[in-house]
Amino acid sequence: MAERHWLVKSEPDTYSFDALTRDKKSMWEGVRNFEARNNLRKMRVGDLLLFYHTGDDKAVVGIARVCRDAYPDPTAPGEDWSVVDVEPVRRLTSPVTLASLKADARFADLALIKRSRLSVFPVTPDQFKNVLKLGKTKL
DNA sequence: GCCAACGTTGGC
DNA sequence: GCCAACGTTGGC
Repeated sequence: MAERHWLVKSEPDTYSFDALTRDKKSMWEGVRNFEARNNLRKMRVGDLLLFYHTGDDKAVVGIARVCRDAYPDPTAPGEDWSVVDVEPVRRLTSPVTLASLKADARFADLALIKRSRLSVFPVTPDQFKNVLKLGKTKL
């Protein structure tokens, strides 16, 4: 069963969607949670990511794409962590806030809401599509 | 800045 | 293998 859509979180002061847009490509480093890591390992090149900003924004702000399958995290030598490489696809025309997702029953089972501390998790194709719609954005 | 939620660690 | 203590995340 191939997961095709994911949500990843980032603190914009640490690494924002703007930074990814500027860099054209980035290693998704620093995941130090087993479940999040295991999700990274299930990603495949071409999978699409909702890019969520924690902190002040608390909103999905852009779409990114996996451009390299998981490999060992070079920032944690000797430890069993993974990274993938990601590239920007596009910014959402209008950011989709956590508040608006919480207010929408279609997202009731989204890990963003139910498991607020998990930083990498799958979203269903419908949820992905609906976030794009709320963000007034087409791929 | 606080603190609830919860993942992880370590003592037993 | 349980569970208390601890540390971290992230919303408020």
